[in-house]
Amino acid sequence: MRYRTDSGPPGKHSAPVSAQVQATAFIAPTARAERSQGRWFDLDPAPGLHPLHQIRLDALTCRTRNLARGEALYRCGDPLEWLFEVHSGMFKTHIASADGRVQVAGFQLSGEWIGLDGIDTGRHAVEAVALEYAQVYAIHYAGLCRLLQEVAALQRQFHRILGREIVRNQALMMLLGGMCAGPRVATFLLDMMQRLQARGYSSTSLVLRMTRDEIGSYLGLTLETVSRVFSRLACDGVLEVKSRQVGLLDVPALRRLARGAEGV
Amino acid sequence: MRYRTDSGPPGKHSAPVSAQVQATAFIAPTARAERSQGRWFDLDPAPGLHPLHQIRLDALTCRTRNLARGEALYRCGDPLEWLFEVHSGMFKTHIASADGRVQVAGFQLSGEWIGLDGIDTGRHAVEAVALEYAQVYAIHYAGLCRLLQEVAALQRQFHRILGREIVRNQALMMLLGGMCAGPRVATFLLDMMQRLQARGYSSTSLVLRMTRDEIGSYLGLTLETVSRVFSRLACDGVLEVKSRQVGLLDVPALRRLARGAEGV
DNA sequence: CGAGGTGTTGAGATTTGTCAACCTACGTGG
DNA sequence: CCACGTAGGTTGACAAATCTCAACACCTCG
Repeated sequence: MRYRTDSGPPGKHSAPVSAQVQATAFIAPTARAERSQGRWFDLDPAPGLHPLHQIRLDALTCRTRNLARGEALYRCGDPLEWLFEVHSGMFKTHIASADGRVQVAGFQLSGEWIGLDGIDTGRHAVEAVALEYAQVYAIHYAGLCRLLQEVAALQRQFHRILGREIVRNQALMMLLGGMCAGPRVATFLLDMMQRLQARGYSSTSLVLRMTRDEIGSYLGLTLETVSRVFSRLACDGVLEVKSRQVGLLDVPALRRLARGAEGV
Repeated sequence: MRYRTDSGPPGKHSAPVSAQVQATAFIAPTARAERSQGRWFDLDPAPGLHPLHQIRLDALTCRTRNLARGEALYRCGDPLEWLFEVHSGMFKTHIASADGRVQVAGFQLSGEWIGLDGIDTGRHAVEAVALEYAQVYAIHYAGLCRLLQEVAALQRQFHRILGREIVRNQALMMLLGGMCAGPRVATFLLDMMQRLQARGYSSTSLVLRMTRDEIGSYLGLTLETVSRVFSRLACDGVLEVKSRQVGLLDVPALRRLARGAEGV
């Protein structure tokens, strides 16, 4: 496992553990010292990658894009040409339904991939927007496919990225289909905490980059309900909420709430 | 596009159309006359597959499994060794949460793949159960990976299968997060109808292989609510419900209900 | 013919959504 | 430097939807 030396707090990328809440993308971004923005697949758990292929992957990363807050990486219907790996910043993906309603489909942190929604039809099914200043690596999809063709280990890794997305969405479906407001918010917070923690941030406090409305949309709740759950948990001494700054005072209680599905 | 000559009603596999509701797996099962259970990837939309590779894929399909109603194809935690393609019958996949609650994650029809949930961790995240007598092709995952390595067109196809699963789940999240009971059930029925229709069944009537409880679990509703929506739609002349036999009397109205998200 | 699984329907309880008011923080421009 | 406007957040009261609990009908299968 390699260590990040770029932006953000120092910390190592660790493989996710929880079955319910997945965290870091298996393939994590790394910065090769400071000399370049060279990248490669982190293949510790599936060794055998020849340095040559690292170079090849670097070559695929033709572009590094910087996005301002609110800027879209791509929109629904755009043809799939690039896959993106978040280098810094946080993203949201959202879908617009037929009747104009918009719903958040997910939030992406550094190391996670964006654009997989376009693989099926060749056109993106969702829109990806930066929630703050962000940087991504753009990986040419066709080129990636050619490279996967050559390197079995890479192919397997890419399958796992796709497979993870599938399992992740299933876990979210479970959340949306079977739990009430309290557990949903609790699960969301624990998920965020774990993903941020895996990136070297504090394990007891986090800064939400999205609005209550976006959280609610993601969780299938209204912004008012999200706000109320936050307030309730703050009253109970489980959270410390200051707008988007959230402190987790009682993680075990949060876990109980998330798992038990009881209570609000 | 090839035609089915095996069990079930005759009809051709057509590519799905709706953005909201995906149907047939892009790679469809086909029976090579009656002489053998040989199979191959149906690559009409992405031609270039050499007959040799068809043979290779046949060789991968080492086993054909028959399952009785209620029998499990695999369980949570089982190591991923095979991917399955449904040949006949219907399956459900479900997850058990920490507190013992069980939730249906999806229903699979002929031509669709089962087992993709195990690609990420190497162990299955859900359990797959036959809802009726069913037959599946078992495809050895490691062998498939080797084959994908050789044939670029196959690799692309496999990516699309995975990508479709991702988009599919996102559409379901949208359903669960933003719509009330009526639209959920309507969308479910339209989805089922389209998928069955693509397999050559009637476009106006369908036989549900699952209980109200399972439908409710899938849609994030209770079985009573599902039953009530069925009854209401029957009263309104939109459906004709006889237990699991459902006739779609007014598809446009069903579509309005599913899209508009208004009403019950 | 009885038992158990499944489906329907009703009444009441509970949760969440809706609407509205108000507050806070932040950025802009005078 | 301050006023102001806007976006975001909180809280309350009420309405609407779903869930829960319960009773009963239906059907299949032994």
